[in-house]
Amino acid sequence: MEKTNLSQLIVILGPTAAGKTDLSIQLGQYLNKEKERFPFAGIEIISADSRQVYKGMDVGTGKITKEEMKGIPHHLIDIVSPNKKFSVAQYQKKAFSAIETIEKKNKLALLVGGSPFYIYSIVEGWTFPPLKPDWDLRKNLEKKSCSSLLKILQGKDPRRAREIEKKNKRRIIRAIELAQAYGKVPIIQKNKRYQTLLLGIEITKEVLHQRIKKRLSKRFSQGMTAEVKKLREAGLSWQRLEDFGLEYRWIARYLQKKVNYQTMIEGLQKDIEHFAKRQMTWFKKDKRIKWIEDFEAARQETIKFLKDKK
RNA sequence: GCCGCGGUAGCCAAGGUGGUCAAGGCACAUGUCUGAAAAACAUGGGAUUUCGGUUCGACUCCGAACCGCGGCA
Repeated sequence: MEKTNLSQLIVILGPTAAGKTDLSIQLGQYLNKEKERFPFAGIEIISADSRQVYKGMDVGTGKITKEEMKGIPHHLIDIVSPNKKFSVAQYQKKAFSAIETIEKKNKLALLVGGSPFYIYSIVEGWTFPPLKPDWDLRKNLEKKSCSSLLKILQGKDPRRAREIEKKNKRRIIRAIELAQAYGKVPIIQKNKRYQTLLLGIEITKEVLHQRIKKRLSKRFSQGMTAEVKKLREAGLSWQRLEDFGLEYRWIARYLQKKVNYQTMIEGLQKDIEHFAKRQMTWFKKDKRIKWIEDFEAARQETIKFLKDKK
């Protein structure tokens, strides 16, 4: 067993459309009801979703509604305007402090979401170098070719230049940004803060694709297109919507008449499927994850985890 | 029925004038990830409709069959 002086954190993860929200509420309600059996006063949920942090992005992100929360407090939803840039480091900071607040209430935090980068920033406790993105610098560097950018990086940090993806301009630019400030790209430190139980929702690809399809048509009927129009009217650029990806990307293309309805639907379905695959690429290699098929399995793993602590 | 055009991987598609391993895109599979992550990237497997002929050698030329498209009847 790992050291248990760390406080406990339960994480519910899995690909998009796997049913994380539903499960988290079920588990949360159960733990709330049975809290006498456990050393905490109740449950609060922290969202680990890189898009649900934005206000006004509701239908397209499948954001949980007030009623669906069933009285369980949720954190890190609707915390920033979609006009504003946001990043993992900001997320991490807010999440840490939210968890701290929850602990002070003697409650247990449930981290729920499908953004692996965000999840692992919490679980692993990465310490990001305290250098904010320099968007002017990035914009300038953007004009250069990958190979010339790589040369710049080489001059500062040959090791990083060797290891970085040679055609991934975005990554190379960030590396230069860091190398300019620190001489080299700082090696990231890990500082684990929690003893975690990672619960992954097990689901076959076929079922998942069906669920994505169903959910997609539901979202359209819930006014997802209108939501994107509204964001646009609120001043978001097409580029910004494009960068949000998936629903926001494809609906923006559709509204600009760059693609027809049919193309949008098909492209969107495919992109979501690909997204789910990329999520799973992170999760598959994490052997700590307990893969569970239903609530009952989740419940048992949870009990075992909480009991081990005692 | 006749004439024309076309038939290259699951789909779209390049391949003047015949000669080592037949572009590329999508899909599929696998992966990368350290302040944009629903983002941004990487790697991989798979094809010349069929049958004859010409030729040292045919995806490429000729003929036929089959299939598709257009036109004429």
